[in-house]
Amino acid sequence: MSDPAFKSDFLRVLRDRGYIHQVTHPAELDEAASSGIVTAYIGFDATAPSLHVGSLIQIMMLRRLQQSGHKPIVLMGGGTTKIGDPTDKDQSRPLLTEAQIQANIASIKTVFAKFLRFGDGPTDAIMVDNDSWLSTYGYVEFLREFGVHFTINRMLAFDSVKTRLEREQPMTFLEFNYMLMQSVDFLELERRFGCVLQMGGSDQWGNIVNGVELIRRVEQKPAFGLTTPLLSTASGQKMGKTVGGAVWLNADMRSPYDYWQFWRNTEDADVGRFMRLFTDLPLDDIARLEALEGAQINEAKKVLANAATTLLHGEDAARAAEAAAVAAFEQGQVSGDLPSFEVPRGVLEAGVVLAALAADAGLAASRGEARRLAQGGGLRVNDTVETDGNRTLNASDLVDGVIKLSAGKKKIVLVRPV
RNA sequence: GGGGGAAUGUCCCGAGUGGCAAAGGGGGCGGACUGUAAAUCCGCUGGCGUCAGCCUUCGUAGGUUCGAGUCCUACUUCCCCCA
Repeated sequence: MSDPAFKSDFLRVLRDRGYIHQVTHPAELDEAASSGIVTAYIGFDATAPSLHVGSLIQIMMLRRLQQSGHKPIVLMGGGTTKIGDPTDKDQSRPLLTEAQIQANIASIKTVFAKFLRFGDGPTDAIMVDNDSWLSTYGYVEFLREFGVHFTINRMLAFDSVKTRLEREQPMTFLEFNYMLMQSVDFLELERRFGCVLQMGGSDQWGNIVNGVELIRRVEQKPAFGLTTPLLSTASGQKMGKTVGGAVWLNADMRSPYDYWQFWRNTEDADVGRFMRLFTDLPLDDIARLEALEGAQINEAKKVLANAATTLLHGEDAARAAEAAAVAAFEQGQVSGDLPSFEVPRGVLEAGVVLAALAADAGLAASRGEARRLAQGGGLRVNDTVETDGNRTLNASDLVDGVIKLSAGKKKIVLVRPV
C-alpha cells in the first residue's frame, strides 16, 4: 500500500496527506483514477442533526476526491438509521421517526455544501438516501436477490464478526445483516451512478470489502474500497472530545469561536498531521510550520485553526474567532465575540448569587458544581478569582456594561443586562 | 422447556459482612507547572442549601426490619449451560 508510484493525483494526494489505511486494489484503482472520472461514495449516519469532527476526515476525503477531478457521492443512511445503529450496545435508544431523519439529513447537508460543490455537472457532488432503495425490498426478494451471494462461512471469517464471537459477545442477526445492507448500498450506487469506490473509516473495512466483492461477482465490474486510519490524538485520546462536549460541525450547535478554539488547542505532536488532513494548506507550508519548536508551534496552531475554521464557517468567522481569542488570551481583554449570556436588568440589580448565575450561563452543570468550582479556585469574576460561590453579584460588578465570568482558562461568558 | 449467573453513583468499568451519599479505577472538570500543548503532581466529580441540614439514587414493584444496594416474593431485561 505504500506503493510510491501512484500516477493519479487522487491517490497521491490521499497518501501524501495521510488518509490511507487500506486499499483493495491499489494499482487498478490508480489506473482508473488517472484515466477517467472515478465516482466514489462514503456513507453517513443520520442519527443527529449534525455531524461532528469525527466525520471530518471522511468529508475532507470527498473534498480531495472532487479537487482531483472526480465525483463524490454522499450517502445518507436514512434507511439504516430507521433500524438504529446496532454496534451501539444501548438498545433502549429511541428510534427516530421518518420526519426526524429527514430533518437531520437536511441539516447535515448544509455542512457538506461548505466542503463540496453540489450540482449536475460530471464532477459535481450528489447526495442520496439509501432509504430510497432499502425500503423498497421485501424480505424474500432481498434474500433471493442478494442473500445468495453471501456465505455464512465467509461472513464469519471477517474480523468484525470473528472478534465478537471470540470474546463471546452477542451479535444479533440484525447486526449480522448490516454487512449485507451496506454491500447492497454499494451495488445500488454502482448501478445508478456508476460508483466504483467506497471509502470509510478503518472499522468499515469488512463491510466495504463485501460490497466490492458483491459488485465484482454480480456485475462483473471493477469496484474498490479504501479506508482511513482510526483517528486519535497523539496522546491517545479519542479525536474530537473537548471542553464542552462533542465538536459539532453545525454552527448552531458549536459556535465558530469554539470550533476555532478546538483546533487552536491541538496537541503539538498532532499539528502537522491535522493540517494535512483538515486544511487545504500546501504540503510545503505544512512541513515548515510543523517544524516549529517550543512555544513557536503556537503560531502553527493558529494557522491550523484559521484554515480549518475558514473551510467550515468562512474567512470572516475565522478572523473574528482569532481576534476574540487573541484579545482574551494574549491581552486579557474583553471582546464582543466572546459568548454572552443575557440577564434581565432588574434581576441583576436585585442581586444574583454567583453560583446560580454561573450555572445558568452554562459554565457549570449545576449550582453545586459551580460552588465547587469556586472553592477549587476555578471561577473568576472580571478576572479576579472568587472562591465564594454564594457571593451576590449586582449592578456594581458591571465593568463596561458587562460582567466577565470565567470557568478555568478557556470558558468565558460575558453577562449582559438587558 | 430445565438449570445457573447478572443488573450499582443515569458517561463507562467496578467493590460492597443490614447503618451507605455507597470503596477503587477510567473519563470529565478545576488548580499548580507551562506555551490556550503534552507529561507530571494536587483537588473536585447526585440535587438543593441561610452549610445546620433536607431531598433523590444501587433493573421494576411489593414485603420483612427501628433501619435494605445488602434479606424475602413477584416481574423485566441480559448472559451462560442443558434440551
